[in-house]
Amino acid sequence: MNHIRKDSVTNLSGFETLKSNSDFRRAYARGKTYTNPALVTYVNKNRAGICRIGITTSKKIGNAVQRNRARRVIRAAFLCVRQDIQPGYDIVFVARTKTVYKKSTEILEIMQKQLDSAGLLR
RNA sequence: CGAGCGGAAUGGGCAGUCGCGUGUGUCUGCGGACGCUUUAUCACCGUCUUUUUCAGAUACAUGAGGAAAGUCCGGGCAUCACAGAGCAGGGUAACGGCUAACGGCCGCCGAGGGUGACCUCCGGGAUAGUGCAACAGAGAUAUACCGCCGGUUUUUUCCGGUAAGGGUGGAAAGGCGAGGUAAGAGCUCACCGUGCGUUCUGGUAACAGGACGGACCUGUAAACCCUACCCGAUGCAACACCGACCGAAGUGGCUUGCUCGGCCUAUACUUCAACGGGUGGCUAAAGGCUGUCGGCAACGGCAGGCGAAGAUAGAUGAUUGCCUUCAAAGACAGAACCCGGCUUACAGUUCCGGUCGCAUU
RNA sequence: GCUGAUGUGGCUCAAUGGCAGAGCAGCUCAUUCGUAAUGAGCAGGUUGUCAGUUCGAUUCUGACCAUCAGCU
Repeated sequence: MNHIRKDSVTNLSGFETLKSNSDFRRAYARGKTYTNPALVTYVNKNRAGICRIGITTSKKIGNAVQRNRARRVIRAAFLCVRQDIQPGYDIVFVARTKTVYKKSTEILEIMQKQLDSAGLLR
């Protein structure tokens, strides 16, 4: 049962998603931080051997529509870089107020710069 | 043409590329059956199979709102044995209708506003009772400060009558005139005003109009309260089933806040710890559209055809071009069991029907 | 998603429908060689916002806004 479920998640986006609060808190506490007015990235090494991502959109950003838009823009930007990422890391993206008004191509440039300085890009 | 009133609709469209949820079909794998093999089983290999479970690929279909929001009312649905009685508590408030129901809607009455179209109103009872009315004022539901009149003393004063006049206040015993009196007073009378009772006419009714009688009473019930009607509690995190845990502590427990009544009994209930398990509940609905009939209308009857979101860290996105536009498609905003309302937010556009003013015919 | 509670000076809180108050903090003066403590005085409020009931609302009623808590 367990391995089947992992396969389904792997297939749809190529990565597993972070779900529990403890995973996020570990990333905030131990991970390296890369900041930008439109995006904050936390990178933390894990032992699973696969890449896991999480997206945080807090209530500060706005109402439900604006939070959904920020999440979708970040997800669309991540789908463009996912083939180039080395496995074995937990990545947490935190949306900020300006994320809502950016296009996904702009977020993509920021994300590539941050992940490159983290040494995750091949 | 200008100003203003009421109602309704819309809430960008098309195409390319990359992606997501759900459903259905096809294929592949897994699985299952049989054969081969083997002492026997597994594995390998071959054939068949889709009824069921799972995964992948692919094709097709479909995929947020008018408020999805606030969670303010009402109902369905579910559990509590039945949904029972009384008390407490809560809600509603002219009248008639609509509705599954409502605090909603329609009509109508009354009051208020506007030249008008039209708009606004938690609109029962203060003559059942209790409470409150600061400050000011003589006095706040009962009275006598100034004043006026009579008596007494006489320089003062004291006693009685009075509510016309003064001033205070949101509110001071209905207004005004005549008679009357020592001075006055609904004390008496005419007219007017207010609400009450009886009765007549119109209306289903609230109510409106008329006649007669007797009265003049402060405000506040979004103060307690009274009257009439309504409400059992908890909410899909309800609840049912399967799995895991199957540990510790305490106690009879449940039904309603209380009482009665009732039910279940240690495989029960509560708390802590833990699994942050899975499946169902889950979407065709008191649904909307068109026509027609009934009704002033809300709404109801009949006929036709329409009618696939169902996620669970939570799917509708990203990006490019063109069209539309004065303008870069730019407002408010994301279903979470489902409906009927209410309230609040909202860029721009369109349509319909009244009103007033000015000008022309 | 559901349920409930609270908004008063810079902070913590009080209030019978009738002048908005207390403590701490702030400022000025006194005291001291100076500071603290102490004493005297001063200032600071759209009572979350908007409507309504009332002669009058922090208080009563409704709508909205913000914050906090609980339920798997």
